[in-house]
Amino acid sequence: MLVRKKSTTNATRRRNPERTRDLLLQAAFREIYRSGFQSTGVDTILAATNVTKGALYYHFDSKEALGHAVIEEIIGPSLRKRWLHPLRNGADPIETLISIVQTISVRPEVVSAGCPLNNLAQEMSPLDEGFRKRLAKMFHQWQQGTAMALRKGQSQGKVRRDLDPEGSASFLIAMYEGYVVLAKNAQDPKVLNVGIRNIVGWLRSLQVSRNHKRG
Amino acid sequence: MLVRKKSTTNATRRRNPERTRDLLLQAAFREIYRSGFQSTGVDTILAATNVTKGALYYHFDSKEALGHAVIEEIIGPSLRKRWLHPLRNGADPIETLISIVQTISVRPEVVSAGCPLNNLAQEMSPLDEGFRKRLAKMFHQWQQGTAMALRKGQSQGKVRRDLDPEGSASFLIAMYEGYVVLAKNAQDPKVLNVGIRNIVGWLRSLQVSRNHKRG
Amino acid sequence: MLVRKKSTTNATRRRNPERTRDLLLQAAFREIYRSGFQSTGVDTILAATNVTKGALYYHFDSKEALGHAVIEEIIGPSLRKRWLHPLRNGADPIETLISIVQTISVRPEVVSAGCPLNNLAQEMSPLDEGFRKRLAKMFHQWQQGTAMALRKGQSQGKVRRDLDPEGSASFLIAMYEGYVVLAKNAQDPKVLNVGIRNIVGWLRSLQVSRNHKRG
Amino acid sequence: MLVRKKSTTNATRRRNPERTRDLLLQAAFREIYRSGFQSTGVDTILAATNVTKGALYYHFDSKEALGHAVIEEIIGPSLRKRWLHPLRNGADPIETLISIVQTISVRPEVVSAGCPLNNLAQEMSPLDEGFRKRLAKMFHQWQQGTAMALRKGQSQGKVRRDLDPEGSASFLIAMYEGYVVLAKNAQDPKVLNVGIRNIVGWLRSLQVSRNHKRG
DNA sequence: ACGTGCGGGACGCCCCGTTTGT
DNA sequence: ACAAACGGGGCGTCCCGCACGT
Repeated sequence: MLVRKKSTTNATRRRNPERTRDLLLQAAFREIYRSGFQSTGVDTILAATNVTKGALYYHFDSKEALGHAVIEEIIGPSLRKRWLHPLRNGADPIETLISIVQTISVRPEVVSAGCPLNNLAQEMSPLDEGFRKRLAKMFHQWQQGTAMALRKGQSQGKVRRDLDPEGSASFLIAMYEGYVVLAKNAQDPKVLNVGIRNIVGWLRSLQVSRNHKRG
Repeated sequence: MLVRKKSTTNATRRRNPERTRDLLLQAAFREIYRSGFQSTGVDTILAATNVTKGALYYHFDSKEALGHAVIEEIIGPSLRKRWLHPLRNGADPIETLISIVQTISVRPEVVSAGCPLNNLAQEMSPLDEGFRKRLAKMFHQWQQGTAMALRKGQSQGKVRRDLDPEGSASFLIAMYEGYVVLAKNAQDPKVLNVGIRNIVGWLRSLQVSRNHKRG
Repeated sequence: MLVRKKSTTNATRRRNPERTRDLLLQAAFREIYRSGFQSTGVDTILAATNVTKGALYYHFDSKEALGHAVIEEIIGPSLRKRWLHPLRNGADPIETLISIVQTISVRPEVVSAGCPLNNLAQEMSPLDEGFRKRLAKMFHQWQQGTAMALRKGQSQGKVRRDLDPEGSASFLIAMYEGYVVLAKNAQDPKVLNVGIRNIVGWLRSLQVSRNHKRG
Repeated sequence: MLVRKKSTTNATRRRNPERTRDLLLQAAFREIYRSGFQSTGVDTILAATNVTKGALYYHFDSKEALGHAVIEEIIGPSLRKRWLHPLRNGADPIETLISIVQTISVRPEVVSAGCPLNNLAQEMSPLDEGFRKRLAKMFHQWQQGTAMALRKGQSQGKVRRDLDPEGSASFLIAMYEGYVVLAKNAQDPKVLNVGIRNIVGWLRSLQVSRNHKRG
């Protein structure tokens, strides 16, 4: 009569809804990241998780809903972790951005896969309003988080006062995504490296420093 | 009375292989541009053209081959027409680029649809090497055409000598594609307008002029 | 009240995987027997069973796999039932064989349809190794079962000692299949009747008896 | 006005209807023999002949008609050449039959391909009455030709009088086809060799000779 | 509540034997 | 004699319910 949750007592496995759900999200993200949303079959995800179809459709209403959840529960947190948290906590926004950009992986597989956010946006935005809105929200947070940091940097005297924080944030994101696409299509890490260097150069030009020229 | 122009009695229709082929390419481009390659069914293309399946598969070996042909025969020429020819023939590369960028359509449908080259690259590059290679070739031509024009501009004293033509060309393309994606996902022409303005500003900074500052 | 046999409320229908699978096998066999494997469409089988495509492809990976299963699960058992079991259990192999051969149906439809094993072998052996191997196994079992019975008959003194059991088994099968093909093409039961009579005559000549002549 | 048949004067090639027709028949036979009628596409035949589709459909009303023509113009003559002519002209029918049977090819490819007549009969008889009738006619000629020779042999005192010529002819054909099928499915020339030996043995038993026993 | 097995069909791409205009 | 066009059908895939055990 007592004994609640006997499932989690000894055996990991056997009825663990959260784990199942998470497993699915992880696998879904991985496959979608690799091949795109449309060409990822639910069976592929299932095969990668040892979860059955019924279980998937218990946790998610549809493949589409799974995709939405991937955006919100995988891509969103990842964005926050890699960009927004550092920016919120960092002392100098420009240095933080530089450090973020410089730690972008240039491993061939990553270069070929591109940026999850960008990939999904390109593929699904025109096809599904649910995707588009969620992705737009992500981009918005990204841009706003960056802009806010820049603004803070301005008030701290670390960032040039003559720049438009929001415009610069957008510019940064555009540049970044642009280079990622180029590198993805070229399947060439060098392209991305050049891009990163350019971005970093541009970022330095935003700093208030002894001499801020640009070339 | 004389010179019946190539067997057409009075109107279009009736046995015109080139026309059929072109019809298919146009329609395929339109649908792919709208919905992506994968979500475009051959039947959709057929319905849009009043062409039969047999005719399609007479002209193209497969849906994939049709896609490849779209790249080579629609997207390629379009790129050449909008970018490469003006650049080759224009007097001042920077002015030409500015004029090209400024004539980019910001009509909502176009903004929402994005850039055909970019769309296909994002969707198909990881899935199909045939697509990837063809698209990479396009990007390469685009970049080389731009770089060459810049180089010519340098030798004519119209472009700053301290810039790297190829790097700048890549940068331009990355910036452009980046903004297009942002605008596409936001479904907001304003985003693209801002981007265009930024790009134009940057382009001006490349010119050899009285005072070339940047902000 | 007790022992509700496995969830069926009152009648057939409603979730019965084995039944579905068997239905498909039966129908597939029937259609293949009638028209050959290639000209049997899966939709025909589906229509004959009120089973949907999803169900079929749940139970079988492909049309080909269905064909293989038909050989193993329908033709195989049928061969064992009609030939191998009687031969294994019968007292006198020759008498058993005679009885088997004499109970071959000479109904016009059966004559026109031919021998399932032979039909498939002729049609599919050169086209699909999977078919060929499975069919070869059937022929082998048939021949070995017959040979073994003849050998047993020899040791019991019921079959002439001067015959080669395996050669005779092959001969019997060849003769049988040969006549079946002739009758099938002629669409004439008489042809088969003559064949049966010849086979029976030959079989009697194998017996150890008072006077064993042949005509 | 004079100069008929200018086509065959100097250039072999270029407009030669009979040659085209024959080319098609040969290729059709070859492909059908290899893969069966249904799985042979017209394009395969075309590719093997450098003939266009239009030409094929000029010479034959349909694929079916082509198949019929193959029976009548390739398989028929071949049968006559290999069996009927020798039997009609030979001095001793049994010896002739033995010689025919012993010159059957046991090359692996031939064994695997089987007997053209039998193949087509098995595949097409239940599907197409036009095929069936033509093939039945072939079998009939074969059987009648053999029977007639046996009868002649009887009147010449070279063949046992107590046998039924027509029944024996059928038996020979059945045996032959039976072994061919067995060998085809087994893909084993040995099977056919054994069969040939058995057939020859049986044929010898039909001769009027010193001692005519059978085993 | 959580998970499973079986089944449901609509669609997807493509091939195939044919005909038609030239 | 041929290139071009015709469509119907072929097989297989895909995302998803539904009835049931635990």
